[in-house]
Amino acid sequence: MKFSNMIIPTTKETPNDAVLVSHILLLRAGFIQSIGSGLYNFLPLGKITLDKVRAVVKEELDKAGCQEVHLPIVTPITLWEETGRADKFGKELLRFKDRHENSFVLSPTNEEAMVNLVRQTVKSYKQLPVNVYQINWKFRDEVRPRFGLMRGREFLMKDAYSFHASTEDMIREFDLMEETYKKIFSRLGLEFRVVEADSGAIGGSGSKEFMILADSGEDTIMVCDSCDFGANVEVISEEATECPKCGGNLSKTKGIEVGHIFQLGTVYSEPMKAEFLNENQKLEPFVMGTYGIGVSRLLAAIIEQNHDENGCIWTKESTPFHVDIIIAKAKDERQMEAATTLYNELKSKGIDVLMDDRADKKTGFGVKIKDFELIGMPYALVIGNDIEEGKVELISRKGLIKEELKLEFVVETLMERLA
RNA sequence: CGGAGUGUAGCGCAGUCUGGUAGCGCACCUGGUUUGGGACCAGGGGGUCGAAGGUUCGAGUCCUUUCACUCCGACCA
Repeated sequence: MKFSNMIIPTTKETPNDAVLVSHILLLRAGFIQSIGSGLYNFLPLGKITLDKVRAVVKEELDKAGCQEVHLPIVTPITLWEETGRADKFGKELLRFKDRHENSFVLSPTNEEAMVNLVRQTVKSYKQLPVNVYQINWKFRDEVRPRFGLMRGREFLMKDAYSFHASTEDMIREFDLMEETYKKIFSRLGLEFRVVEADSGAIGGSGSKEFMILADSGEDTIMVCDSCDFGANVEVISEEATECPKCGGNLSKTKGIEVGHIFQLGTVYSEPMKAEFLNENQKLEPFVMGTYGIGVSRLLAAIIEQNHDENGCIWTKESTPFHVDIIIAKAKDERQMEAATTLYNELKSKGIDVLMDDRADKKTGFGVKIKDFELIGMPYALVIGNDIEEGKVELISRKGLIKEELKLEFVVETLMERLA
């Protein structure tokens, strides 16, 4: 895409009410816009990035055999009454009435709705197991929304629900989801820990959280120095110093919760009478698991872990564009022509390119470089005076390393780096 | 929900104490000069000063009420 056609409102100044670095940078680089407490517009860059992250989540889930569906955000409160959560959930659950005075909620999570979907369609053990998910907007009327996308009221979440004929099979799926989540967060280029967690209001017998390691994290976790054990302080004493798994040293650190998986058992299927017929022709409640990933929160988490004093540093699979072609002097026809040729060539190879073709007199070279650094795409190609000698400059965003490249090697060099 | 703070142009702010026809920087528009690290000069557009009520000859400024937003805490699948 061309920079000149996009709405990318970058700013030099730090917005007055943002504290967290990811919040500040996402606002300053023109990814998001605040529209109310805990509510954000996703501008073109933010929307592209969100879709990229979403695509990684979807790909890995589909590979693991999950099926995507889509549920309405508005659900009748009668569903929530079936499990008693209409009362349990409290004020976080936003309730309202339609014109016929019927009560509805804006879904903060969808256990009831998904159990309802499956109980109407799956009747036999022969149809099991199934794992059904959606990537959809959720609403929680948080007491205190804060930190930008980290704790908004409306947020994009992937929620998956698995249904099984036995606990053993549910645990098998739980382990598969743990592996799938590890693949997702690794692909997104994140440093994370899987920790033992409290099941909280979702209920069930066991759960694990996926924590992005970052000082700004809202959760405190204990991690082992010598094995992969980790636990949220909610489930292990903060004073504990010895790893219960290997006896190694435990140390305290901060994490951002981006995923949580639960072994639910029958806590929802029983009250909702979601049952299947087993081999002995007897009705049994489904044994369930549930698995969440905070997709919009991931954007904030990626930036918390990947930024410098100049701006964002997106990882390869999350960046809105792989390359920013900076035309130093956009009024120079030779530069514009060379840039356009490169742009088309790179695009034809499947590389996502932004071309900074802004030619107005206020947008000089400096502005373009600063915007590149602020937005944080992995690479910039500078097309400048050296184009006369067939040379361009390649800048890597991480470390801001500059290299001179001959024009004819640009495409293959980028193909290699982005592979 | 407790504590603290802020609402003045798209963004960041001054002006409020001490009432007298609303200002600065960035952004935006026009013209010119610049052109490899957020340019310069000149001109210009944009505001029911969060809202309602009150005091006053006169309110951004004083009084009352209210709404919104932010920060700390409690809460959080």
